[in-house]
Amino acid sequence: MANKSDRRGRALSKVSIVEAAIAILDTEGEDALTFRLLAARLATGAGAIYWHVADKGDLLAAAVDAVIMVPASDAADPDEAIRLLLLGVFDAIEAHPWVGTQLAREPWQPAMGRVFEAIGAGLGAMGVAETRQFDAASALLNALLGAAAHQAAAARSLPADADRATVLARVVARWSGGDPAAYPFIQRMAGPLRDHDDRAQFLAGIDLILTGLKI
Amino acid sequence: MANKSDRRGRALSKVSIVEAAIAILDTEGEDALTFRLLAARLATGAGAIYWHVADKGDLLAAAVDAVIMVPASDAADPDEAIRLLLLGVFDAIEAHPWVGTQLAREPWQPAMGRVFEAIGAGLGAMGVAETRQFDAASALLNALLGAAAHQAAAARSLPADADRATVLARVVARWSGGDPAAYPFIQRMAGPLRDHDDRAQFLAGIDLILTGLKI
DNA sequence: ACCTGAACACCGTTCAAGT
DNA sequence: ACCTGAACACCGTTCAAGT
Repeated sequence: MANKSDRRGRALSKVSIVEAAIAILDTEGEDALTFRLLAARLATGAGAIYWHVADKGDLLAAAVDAVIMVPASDAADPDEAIRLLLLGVFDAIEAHPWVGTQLAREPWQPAMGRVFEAIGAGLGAMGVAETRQFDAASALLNALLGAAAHQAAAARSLPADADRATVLARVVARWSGGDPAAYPFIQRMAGPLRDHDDRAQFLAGIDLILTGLKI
Repeated sequence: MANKSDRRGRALSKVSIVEAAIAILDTEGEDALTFRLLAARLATGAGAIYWHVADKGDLLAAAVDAVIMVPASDAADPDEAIRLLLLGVFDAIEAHPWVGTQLAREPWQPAMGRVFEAIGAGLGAMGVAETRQFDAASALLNALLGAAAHQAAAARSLPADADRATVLARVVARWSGGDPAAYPFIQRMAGPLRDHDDRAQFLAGIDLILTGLKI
């Protein structure tokens, strides 16, 4: 049953394995990715995958690397270049929430190196002083990492009951820990929390940092 | 062998279970925490733990909650109150790196609610406009989440070879992905990366946001 | 009410054996 | 060189049986 013709001539390779893994991650979720299911989808044995991939960490890193790309920016405004760069990664995470989990777990992935490098180029173009560039770049990276973790967590808790409003209501409830009166700020923010746009909010955070850099 | 006297009269309770879990997490690391080891340490059966704790997620959440505390601030300067608050959490994560992993994975923990509330109070005291408070609070929370993920990852990759310098050299190598010439910014930052203080850098990131808020 | 510990249903990973 | 699939060494969780 599991022979090469089932694979329709596509030879097993790291690329094809990573493609299949991404398909599972996107459609079935993070927990669904097992070597057994992956092997079944590829019509091969579980052990065969280990010929092309070192272990699950390697597989996940390759999947992230395939999904995060950092296009060369042609924005005239260097601020805008950084914004576009970070929004691009943000959008990739929105499309593939499991990337957020992975980046938060393993920030030293090659993909993050590309982002860090591009941020650095943008900061140079902005004219940020050399001595501040490292702090600035890591502040921007932290903002991205935080948003990534946030998005991945949201995606994990959404499938349970698809309704966004009730999920957010539960966030307020969990955060308030059964004593709403003790959390006036959170109560006050329940409205904005319900209505806000994650992407716009992420951008607002980036803008705060970019503004701070101008002082 | 596993009877109550081995437990020295300490009745099994959620508190004692969480204490034992924290001890394991702190000394043996995140991967070492299993229900089997925990049961052995508590001189009981694995199943007994489930009488007091819903599942592993519940256990981890309780452990985080026990370790993250948000003291009421008495700083005169509201900026300073926010700084101290965030640094307090940062220090807790430094002392217990597994908290970073957990917060990044589950940002809707009660502990994060307390942090968010305290940030909100500080922003109010700073006189930040109502309409910006939500964006500002989540930017600060993202910065904390990003630093938490960063620290947890650092702690995970350090034990392998205790030397900090070689670990950081490897970060530069991994980020540069075998082609240093393509990553001039990262090469230029190799020095600062080696010499930097995580805590100071985190604070610099927070200050960028706080500065941005004043414009 | 609380505890015991074997059993269940999984994992990632390895490895002798095949082609 | 590459693949197969059973086997190994684990997990979290459940549950009949005890006290």
